[in-house]
Amino acid sequence: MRVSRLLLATVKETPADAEVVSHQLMLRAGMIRKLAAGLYTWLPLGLRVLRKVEAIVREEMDATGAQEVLMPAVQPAELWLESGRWEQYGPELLRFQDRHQREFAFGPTHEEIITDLIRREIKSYRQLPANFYQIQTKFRDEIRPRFGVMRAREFLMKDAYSFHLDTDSLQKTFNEMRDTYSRIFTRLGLAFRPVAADSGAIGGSGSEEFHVLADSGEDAIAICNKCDYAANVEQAPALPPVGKRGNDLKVIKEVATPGQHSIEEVSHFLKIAPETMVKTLLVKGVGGAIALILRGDHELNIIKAERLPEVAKPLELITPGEVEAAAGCEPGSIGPKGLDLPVIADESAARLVNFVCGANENGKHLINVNWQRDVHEPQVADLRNVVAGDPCPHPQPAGSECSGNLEIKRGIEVGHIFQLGDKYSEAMKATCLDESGNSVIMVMGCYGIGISRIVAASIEQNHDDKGIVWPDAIAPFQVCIVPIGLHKSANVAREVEKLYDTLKSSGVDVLLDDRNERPGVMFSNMDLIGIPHRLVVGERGLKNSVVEYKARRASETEEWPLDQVVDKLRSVINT
RNA sequence: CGGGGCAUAGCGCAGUCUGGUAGCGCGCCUGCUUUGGGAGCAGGAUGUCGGGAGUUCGAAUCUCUCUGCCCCGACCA
Repeated sequence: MRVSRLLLATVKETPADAEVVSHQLMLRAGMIRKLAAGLYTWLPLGLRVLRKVEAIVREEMDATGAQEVLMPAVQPAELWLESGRWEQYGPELLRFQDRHQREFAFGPTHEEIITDLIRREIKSYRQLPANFYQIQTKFRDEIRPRFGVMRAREFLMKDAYSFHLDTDSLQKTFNEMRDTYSRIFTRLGLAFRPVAADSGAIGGSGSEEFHVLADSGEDAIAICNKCDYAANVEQAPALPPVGKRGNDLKVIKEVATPGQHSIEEVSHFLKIAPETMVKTLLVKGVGGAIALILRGDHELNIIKAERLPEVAKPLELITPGEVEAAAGCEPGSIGPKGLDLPVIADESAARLVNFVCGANENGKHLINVNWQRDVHEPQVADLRNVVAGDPCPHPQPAGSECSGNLEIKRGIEVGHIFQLGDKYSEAMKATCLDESGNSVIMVMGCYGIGISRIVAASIEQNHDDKGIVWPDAIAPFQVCIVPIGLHKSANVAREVEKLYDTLKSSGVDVLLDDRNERPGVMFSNMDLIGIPHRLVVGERGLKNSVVEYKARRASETEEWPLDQVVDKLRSVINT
């Protein structure tokens, strides 16, 4: 490709409304343009990258024996009513009517469609297991699209769905997909981590996310500093601090805390660390309000709380009026002492001695409160999100204890694999006959990769102050030729054209900057769009029959004999 | 959904408070010079001032309204 024939829409200034570096660079490099909130046009340069990511994913999926299909983006409501998700899915599902007032949705995912297909087409266990995938545009009407294509409403996704006679077979395919995903992300040149996860709205049991580690990531991940444990922060079990509860009990005191409500306010007002305070949250229980108690510096984990049989689902705080009736004070002054409600405490809160809590009287808190002496020993449960420094929950094979601590890092979710079980096949009656001729409900797995998000995630990991630094595997062009004096020197023009043709016919993805621009413009443009290998051809080098080579990542240039360029490039390009 | 902000040339912005003939930078076009890290000089083109309604002799500017976009928040205990 010649730059003169390419829409090279680079921008000098950093766009004002792009917050993360990948979004800024994708706009500056002319890869994407915004059409509306969460909707982006892919320009030629960006699309080349997207297609390369897609090709790698397709190759690896094909290699595992998965079959590619293409399902409609527009889906009839009937199937979603059948699975129960028409009501469940909420406003993220974009719904509309056709001219006959029939309800449709733009697919955010395709479980219903594939299940409908397979229940019609697969009749026998002999056809199982089977894995189908597609690479297709999805739409999710996100509350707040942001960060460019990282969290767009319309995006490109690879989604795969596997069907099995039993869970053993599902487990086998699930493991294969985990390996396939690791191969894909490795080939894409990403630093990634498989992470134990919650299955969320898609449903099912076992689920693992693949995260690209980056400070701009929207998800918090707990990672052990010793073993390979990694889990979504919401999913990781929170272990109490090691050691026994102290027994040096001090005299309980009441202190005035006028107008101080939040932990932060009270902590600041009393000059007491939040770690020695407890917060008491009154939530709706199955038989009236119940109190959940957390250490002041910890956060309630809604998913964990909803797992408790005593808690009403979905988790809801009771209103300030109900708090007044139950505790006799405003929400900011509740405490467990004298509270006539069932109390469930997080393990860390249950281990505190001489703690601070609300006095159940407006503007008053209690100091040196102790379990057992002042308050009944509470029921104990894991209620909180893990924080940095928590002990690793070491889900290791028995006998191999992990003594590590958790770190909290940010990640971008680029892949997610689920064991769906029979959630959809049961609801939609997807059955087949087993060896004995019995009709059995098929077991399903599903496996997603955010193709367009990967492009942004890769930039988050591969950039410098000059622009993008593409890994060879997904660069829009592998090599660029920057001529010096192309429009002045017949000699340069001749050699450049020869080199360009040779590289093209050798199958190298090459971009020739044939514009009549100053060298500085060409250098900075090529750096910005991240071409990993650069050849500079000018009179100076041609005198000695050499061209200059520079890797985008390198700080130094090399001189290559003109007649060895193709071979040397082959040895340097890594795909 | 709650709060805050923005909308003026292709892009980034000033002008709005205090109403009086539409500005700057970048980009774009032409010419000359320049040519190893986003050039210099000279000349030039480009605006329903987001839409609608109103006040006024006169509205980018004041009032009402609609639309679009951006940011923050959504565990106060």
